[in-house]
Amino acid sequence: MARPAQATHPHNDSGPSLRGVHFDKETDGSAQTLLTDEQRQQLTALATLISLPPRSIVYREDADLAWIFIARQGVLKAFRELPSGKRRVAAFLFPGDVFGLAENGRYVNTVQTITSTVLYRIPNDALTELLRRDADLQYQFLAKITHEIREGQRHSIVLARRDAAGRFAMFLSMLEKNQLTGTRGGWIQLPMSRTDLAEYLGLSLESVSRATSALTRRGIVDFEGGHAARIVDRARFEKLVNTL
Amino acid sequence: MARPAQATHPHNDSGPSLRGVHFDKETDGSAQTLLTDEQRQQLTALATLISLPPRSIVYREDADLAWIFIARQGVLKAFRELPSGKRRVAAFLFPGDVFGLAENGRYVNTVQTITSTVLYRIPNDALTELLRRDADLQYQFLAKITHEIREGQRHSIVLARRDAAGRFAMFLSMLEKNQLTGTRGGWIQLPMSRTDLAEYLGLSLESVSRATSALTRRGIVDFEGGHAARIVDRARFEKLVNTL
DNA sequence: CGTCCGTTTGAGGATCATCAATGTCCGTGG
DNA sequence: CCACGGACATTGATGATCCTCAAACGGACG
Repeated sequence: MARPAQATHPHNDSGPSLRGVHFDKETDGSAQTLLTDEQRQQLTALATLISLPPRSIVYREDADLAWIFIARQGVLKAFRELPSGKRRVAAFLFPGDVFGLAENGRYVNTVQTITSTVLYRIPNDALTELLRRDADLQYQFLAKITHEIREGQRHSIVLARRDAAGRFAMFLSMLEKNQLTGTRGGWIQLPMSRTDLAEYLGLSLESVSRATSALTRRGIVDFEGGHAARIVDRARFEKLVNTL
Repeated sequence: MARPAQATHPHNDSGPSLRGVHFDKETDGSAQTLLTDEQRQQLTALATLISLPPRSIVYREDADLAWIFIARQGVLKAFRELPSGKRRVAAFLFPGDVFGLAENGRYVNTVQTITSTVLYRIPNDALTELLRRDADLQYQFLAKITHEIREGQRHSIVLARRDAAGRFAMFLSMLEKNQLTGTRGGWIQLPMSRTDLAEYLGLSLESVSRATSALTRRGIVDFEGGHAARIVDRARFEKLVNTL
């Protein structure tokens, strides 16, 4: 449903939520260069580099929108606190992701670091002004936003599954495809805790644990230290992912 | 989406998916005017008006991206076909919504009309070019896209619930807030079938039916003809929605 | 070596999916 | 005008899956 309930100002309902813009050449190893040097320069001129230890809150739900952030190093999570006190993780954020989604001038999610993190902090109004002047730059953000929508839709498909092992396998599959955490020798890094995983997958902590056990027992996936996974039986893994 | 099929360009991974831009003054009764007359004129100059009967396919998943659409009248659904043959409805589309989300130059969802529909069809490449020239116009699209992300996140929260009645109640709540279908005397219109609802809520058709029965039996919601709902006990309704 | 936090494992209860049958609405044709 | 047929919706019974509560386990760190 895309009907905003905005009252007076046309676009006061949200600052753009931005994610995935690679504006720093060092951000990843790929050769893609989405922005011109001038655009990159304009962005970095606005940005402040911030370093944060694990478990730091970047901003809280309902806080006034002030900055847009771009992850440079580390992994973060964006989540919402539900009335019952439970949490739902909307997304994990990786280097290159842009975040700071707001509604009516307030952030909609709380964002917290999982690992040590380095990120760019850009004042929202300055960024908005820049985007209004530079349509090409804005188009990069627009493209990244659409990517985020696709990720959200995949998340929805995961959540609609009933079996815990299948959800977990789909999550692993997404991580692997994005290669966001880096796959060292076939090992997929899982920086987040079982609790984070449970809150992202819409499962209880115990169910996630049982799912890993089941995947291991069935010889489909290997886990190491709880923070790394390797797909052992590719055929059955793919079958599980696609068996919905 | 809006990624023209330009091969050489850096951001070929996706064109933006656009939805929710109100570029037609007649689209709804609200006084909001997001675009200037000139922008409106530029858009309408590119658009073709299309009328479709119920159950028409607007475009299919994996088809080559060619047009972006904006709903003017009627209700549609965007869904994906899963390997098992099951369907997952990603979103319902209402007047003012923009759709045509693509990835790698192919639509990611199938879009089908539910009611009789009138929509604008805009060639993707022409729209992209226009957006690249007009940063203000593009910003409206960007804002609408962020709105779509928030909707997707709400959808995820709904899907993470375990109880069918709660999911259904949250859906009703969203419909009511958006007032998309028009609430005539407190009645919320439900143009979609129970099957559509089930595929959106991640439930079986039977569970949706049982959920409506339960809500009626408990005196919380009234249903009429299966395509209209009215909240009888507001307090308990809100409690149900917020009890997660 | 003991504590703390996160994880794993177990048993019982709750909820939904599935399979199957019945019921309802509505358009069609006799 | 009424009877039939098909699509859609409801209701019932059974089995599968997960959540909750509870307890045991493990590694990190002082």
